[in-house]
Amino acid sequence: MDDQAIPLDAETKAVEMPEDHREELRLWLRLLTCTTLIEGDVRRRLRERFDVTLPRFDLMAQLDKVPDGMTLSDLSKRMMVSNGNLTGLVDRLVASGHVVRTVSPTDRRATVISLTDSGRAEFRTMAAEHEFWIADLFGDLTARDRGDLMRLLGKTKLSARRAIKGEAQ
Amino acid sequence: MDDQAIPLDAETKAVEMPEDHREELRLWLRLLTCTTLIEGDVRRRLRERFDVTLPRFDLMAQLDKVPDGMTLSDLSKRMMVSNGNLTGLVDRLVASGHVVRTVSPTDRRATVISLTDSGRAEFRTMAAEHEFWIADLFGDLTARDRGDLMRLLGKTKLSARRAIKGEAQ
DNA sequence: GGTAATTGTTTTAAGCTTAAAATAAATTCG
DNA sequence: CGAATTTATTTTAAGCTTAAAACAATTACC
Repeated sequence: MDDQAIPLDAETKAVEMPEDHREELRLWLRLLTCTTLIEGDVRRRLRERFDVTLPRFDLMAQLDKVPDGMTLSDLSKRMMVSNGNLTGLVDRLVASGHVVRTVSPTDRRATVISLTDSGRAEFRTMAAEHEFWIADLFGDLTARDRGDLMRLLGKTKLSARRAIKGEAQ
Repeated sequence: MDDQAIPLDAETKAVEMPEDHREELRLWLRLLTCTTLIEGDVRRRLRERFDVTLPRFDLMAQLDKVPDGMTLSDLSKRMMVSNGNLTGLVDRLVASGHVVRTVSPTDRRATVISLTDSGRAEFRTMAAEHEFWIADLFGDLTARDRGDLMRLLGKTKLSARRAIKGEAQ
């Protein structure tokens, strides 16, 4: 009778203390706070210093990685934003002379977006300064902190991707 | 002559390898990726499951923490968004019956925003499920990972705040 | 070769977001 | 007390963002 106390307790615990996930919630909120803080600062500096928005900077950053542009769909995947969103963003960057649209020679549906020479030059000027802002924002972390954080965020990224894929409805 | 090799090398290194901050940049991009992934998933689930947007959920989350509502300015500070943004957000939540506006009894400029009873009940239903989504998204991290990440993000938050304050123009 | 399904992009409608200007009430301080 | 400043909110104009629908070109495959 009483020797069943242990398994019963374990059972009771499982029922009365179904795991609570407040810790994960706090972790998520802190992650979001860090991103919001840094992003807000970068956004403000880009505007004040170069009169450019963060989405435009991000788009140019993707294009600067490749020599000859990429399609809207590629941009969309890499930037993790919708296609429709990019249409307008590219419109504005074409209007300001930073990028150009070219019909893909191999697929007449597809548009290749590329930086103009001046667009690339302007981006690189901004990017060089941007790098210092980021270095300053993370400036109080040691090299070890940065390594650890990088690794843990890598693990978080994989975990999130796994969870998202798993939802297949 | 040759015994000056060491200081000269150190000097040379400092000149030819002015610190590059690509590591911090990668760290920032990874942080942003994690946030974007998780936020996108939460946004989609809130819409599909409860037909609510993330900003509305966030606003209600702030209000649920207090018994009697808070002013628009308080909400603005806590949510790290502009006042003007909240005006419209509150308008829509008033229209849907989730919150109410009351003129502050002590300051006729200020509006106190509070959850209605049904708004609070509805929020708590959503929040309970939301907690599981977050737990799942972070599910592959060990308790130790979560603790480490929490600490490192805490340090990051302080570092960013220090950098932002320091910019006082 | 011709329909069907897929892929690439744009459009649409709605909502979110910001900075800056405007409005209005409270506070400061001469 | 009363003008000047500060604080709380709203309005405005512009841009960002998404999901869903529409459109157009390509690919699959019978």
